[in-house]
Amino acid sequence: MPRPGRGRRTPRATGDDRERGILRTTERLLQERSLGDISVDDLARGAGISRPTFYFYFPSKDAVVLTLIDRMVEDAAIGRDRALSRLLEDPREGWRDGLEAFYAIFGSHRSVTLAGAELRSTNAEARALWSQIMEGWVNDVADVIEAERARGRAPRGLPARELATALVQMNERVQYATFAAETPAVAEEKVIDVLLEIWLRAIYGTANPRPSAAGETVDDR
Amino acid sequence: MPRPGRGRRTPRATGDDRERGILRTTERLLQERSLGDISVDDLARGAGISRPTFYFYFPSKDAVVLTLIDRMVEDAAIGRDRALSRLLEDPREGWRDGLEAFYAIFGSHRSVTLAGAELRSTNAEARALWSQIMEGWVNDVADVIEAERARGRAPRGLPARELATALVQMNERVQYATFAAETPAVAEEKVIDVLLEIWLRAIYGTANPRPSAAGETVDDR
DNA sequence: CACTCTATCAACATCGTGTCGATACTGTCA
DNA sequence: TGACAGTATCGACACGATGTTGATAGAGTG
Repeated sequence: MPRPGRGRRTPRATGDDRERGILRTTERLLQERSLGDISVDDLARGAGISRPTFYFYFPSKDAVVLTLIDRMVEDAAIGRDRALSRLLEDPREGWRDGLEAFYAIFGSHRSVTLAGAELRSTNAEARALWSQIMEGWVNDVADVIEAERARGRAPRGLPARELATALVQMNERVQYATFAAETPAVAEEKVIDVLLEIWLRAIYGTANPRPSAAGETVDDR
Repeated sequence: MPRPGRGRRTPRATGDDRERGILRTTERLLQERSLGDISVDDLARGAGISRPTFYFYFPSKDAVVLTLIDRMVEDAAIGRDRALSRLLEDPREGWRDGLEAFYAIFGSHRSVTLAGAELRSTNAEARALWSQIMEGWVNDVADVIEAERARGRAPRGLPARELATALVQMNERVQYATFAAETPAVAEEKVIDVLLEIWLRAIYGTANPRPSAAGETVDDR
């Protein structure tokens, strides 16, 4: 008994192609216009089927986007472990790797990212999914901050979890603005540098945390 | 010839009451449910008129919310000057005042704030309005950062404007999460403390910038 | 009292969503 | 092979929301 997930009503069939066709069409159309300006009919026609047939594959337009987000998030979580190990030798470069991974996730399919943000304001399931993703990141970051404090590299200060929450949310918002080319927004080429600087100062109290346990005198500028 | 603004088609009339009634009803309903779950009919009935009559006063549901946001933003900009003057004697308390003013704007009519965020994803005019508001804040903050650097109290570092952009966007996002009671989110009572700490570290390199030009030895914790 | 605004609404046209029922098409296995 | 069970497909419908039109009632003014 297949759980009533986001995909087709009952699994298995040649219509896998159709399902993929709908997903492809959706991502393509999202590069041209916003989710609200795309109708189910657009998606159906784009995939070469009629509107009622669309509903055979997905229960709604929103469900298609949710599926797209699921896939995107699965593709992620790869750069993370690399970043974590690197952090031990060099905090600055380790965090940079982490932020770049974060950036890559959002940036690789930015039309989907933007549609997801749009969905969050109208769709409870989208909110729940996003919430879960953020929760995971915040936990990871908070753990690392506490480890750095235990190791004596980062000073005590704000509760790690709250600091992590604010920093992760900052990244979300700042990167969103950059992707959507809002004004004001930080330029695409600089966004990682700007965020990294703020993270390091917030976590270590300096933009240049010492790489290993002993350390050369590090200073600001 | 009245420009085709957000309000009634032609100004002046006893129907000012009606206009206010619609605005009141909108804000009230927004406290119960999201903008997307409110129809023009709901607003009309709430104000004791029929749906077509609603269109005599506002061109759309969105226009009502835009008007609400306009009013909210006008009410703001008051705490700002007080914060700016205080900054001279005591940076920490000055910035705290500023953040609290920011917080008060969003918080005083939080249902309108949340509706505004929802609107931004579907309505170009809402995006433009918000963009303008953010631009103003970012400029103010960037100016203060540069003044603090010129005064020698804050170290050089990231370009002031980019730093300001990231910090203001962080505040927007973190406070939004708190108001909407997302998970994860920073608790309501702590949100100012958390944000302030990050701002100070990002701008001054320390959570305790010295109050006047000379200074007692300040340290981290 | 005629004329002009303001204000009001019933009825309409339109568009998007989601559902229902009928109908092909595609295997299988008796 | 021919009946049976999915699978895939779509025309036609029922809704619900938006925004417009045209007719009309009232209020103020010369």
